[in-house]
Amino acid sequence: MPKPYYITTPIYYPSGNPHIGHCYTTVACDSIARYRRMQGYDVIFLTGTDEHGVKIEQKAAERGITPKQYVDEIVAVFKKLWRYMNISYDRYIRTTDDYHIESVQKIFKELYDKGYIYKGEYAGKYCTPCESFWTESQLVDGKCPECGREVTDEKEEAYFFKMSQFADRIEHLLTETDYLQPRTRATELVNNFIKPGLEDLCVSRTTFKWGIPVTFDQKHVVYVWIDALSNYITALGYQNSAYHDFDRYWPADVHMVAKDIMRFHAIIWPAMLMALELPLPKHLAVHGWITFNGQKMSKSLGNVVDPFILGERYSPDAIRYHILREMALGADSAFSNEIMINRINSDLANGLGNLVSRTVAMVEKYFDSTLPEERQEGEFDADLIQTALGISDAVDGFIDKTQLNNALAEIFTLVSRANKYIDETAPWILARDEQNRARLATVLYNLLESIRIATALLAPFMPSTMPKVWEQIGADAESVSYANTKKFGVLPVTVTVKKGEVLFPRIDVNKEIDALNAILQENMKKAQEKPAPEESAEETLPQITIDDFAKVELIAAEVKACEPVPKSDKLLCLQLDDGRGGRQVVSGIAKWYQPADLIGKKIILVANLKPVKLRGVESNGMICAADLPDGSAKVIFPDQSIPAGAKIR
RNA sequence: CGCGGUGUGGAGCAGUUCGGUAGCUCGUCGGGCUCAUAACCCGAAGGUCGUUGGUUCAAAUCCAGCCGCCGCAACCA
Repeated sequence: MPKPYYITTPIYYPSGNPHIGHCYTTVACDSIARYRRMQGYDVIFLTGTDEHGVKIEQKAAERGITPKQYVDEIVAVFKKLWRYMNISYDRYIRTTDDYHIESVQKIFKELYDKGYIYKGEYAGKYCTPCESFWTESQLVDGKCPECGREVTDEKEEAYFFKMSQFADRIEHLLTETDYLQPRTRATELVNNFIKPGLEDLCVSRTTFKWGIPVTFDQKHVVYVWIDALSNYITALGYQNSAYHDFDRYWPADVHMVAKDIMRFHAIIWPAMLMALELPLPKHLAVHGWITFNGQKMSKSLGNVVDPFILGERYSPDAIRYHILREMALGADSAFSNEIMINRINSDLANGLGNLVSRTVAMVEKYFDSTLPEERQEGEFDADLIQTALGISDAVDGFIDKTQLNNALAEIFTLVSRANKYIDETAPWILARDEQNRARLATVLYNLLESIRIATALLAPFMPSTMPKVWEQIGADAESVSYANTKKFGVLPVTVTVKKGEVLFPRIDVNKEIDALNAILQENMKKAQEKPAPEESAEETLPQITIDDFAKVELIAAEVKACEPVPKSDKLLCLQLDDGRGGRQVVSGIAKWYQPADLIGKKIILVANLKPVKLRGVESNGMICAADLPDGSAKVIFPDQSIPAGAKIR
């Protein structure tokens, strides 16, 4: 009976089309899943989409379609990309699937019945503008920790999940076990979240409808945590009858996630499982982001790399190879067109592709495509064979540690060794003398064997190209099995080769970079011109009347003094002349403005905002600034001749 | 003094646990070869290992301080 193996990607939020970041996680999981299958494991590889929530609800409303119609469209794009990238998922879960909904409702009820979920109606600390409930200990000076405004006592209610009692076990999980890969982030999590005290978690909402209803309290909808995280078990049939794989495949071997959702998988998900009294997953593999030319990729910047475009230009396998080879677990990975093209050229075209090409060409040229039976061993053979036989175990080790980049590097040491072997043995010289026939056949056979082993191990990473190699070197399916990667001399003695197409065409660096830059410019221009209709529409607010507007008091004011707020890196404290005695305002623009940039300048002030305290400093109003797509802000400076105190409307 | 990470030849990284000749990939330069996708192989140049001080026969590695960068948390009225 093969051993079970269960690996998952996160379920992605389909509020927009997939990009290369989604691609990395999924390709990495796919490669591991394929590798495990090759090793003989009985694998379930799960991916999917997290389709509920207010953002989806809004986007659908803007388009005048139902949320379900909206997500159906995007999910189709995800699936199309996965097909294109050769993703071999066994199951695709959508949180809108009936069986998932059923399970989530049961899980919610179970946690409630067990007393882990309770209705948060006690002191009723609810902040209406933030749509958030807070526990007593979360409040700052008795006010909303998020916005500093008064919290109200009743009105809204929500369900909470008691996480605090699992704090010790979670800390142990993070610091004493190898659950978290890499472990370097454990301290950070413990210091930031566990030591200060694990807060109870709000797990229901009444402010939107697009979600899974709480069965015993219909005005509530299950909030993202229980809805989304539980997919990993509902997809196996936990609390539903759509599947019956839970007992066999749980706990999962690997959950792979990007660092931005590490916290949920490192703390909340284990806590939920503990409450449900279920075993914990074996590993949480956390990878970084793919940055583009030094910036984080962002749709509004228009610098998102479209996997379809790249795949079309260089083949999906080349893209797979590049992102897998470049990304080290835990660290961010810089992506640039130049790095990608150089990588593809040096490793795939010059290294592997050329090795296959020259080897096959020689067999064809010197032996009319079929090797003779005679053999003669010689110098250098032992070293090559030893290298070839050592690769498989080394790769296994790296796969176990989820270090795919190192696994690939390992395999390519064999490619290099084989290229060197050609120079050492100089087959073209052997070919000049009929007496060296046996020796020449041995050399070429050893090369074909090295290629066989390397490509068999590479197949999980580049599943569509490696079979093309096998066709060229005359390898059948059995000869490239996992077991045979640990043996030398598997191909038939009189193997026949067949020259094929160029596996990885060499890329003209300058030409391609120009072409890609042109595409990029185009995208960025588009992103700026019509600030992504979808993106910006999302921010659009309903129309208001002039009376509504009249409630806002805008006046001109002059900055008299300005200094950073201590212990904050975003806040500036401004002393303003508002034409009525002056006031103090705190503004979150320190990242983009020095105090000297503002002193003496006129600004526009929202004068009748309720005072709040920010990092302990009182703020009486807000200065107007524009939010830019890249996340920065620009203060609005009116005509400097406007006197302080002048009303603006 | 909120927490964590990081700083090594032009670029990207390993080495730091358990001190002892500074290593890999790409790039550059020189040479070789011609089977091959102008690919391959060999060699060379290039580093005060962020900085200051300490421990030691000996420090990239251990200790202390300082500086820079990144991230988390807080925070953007």
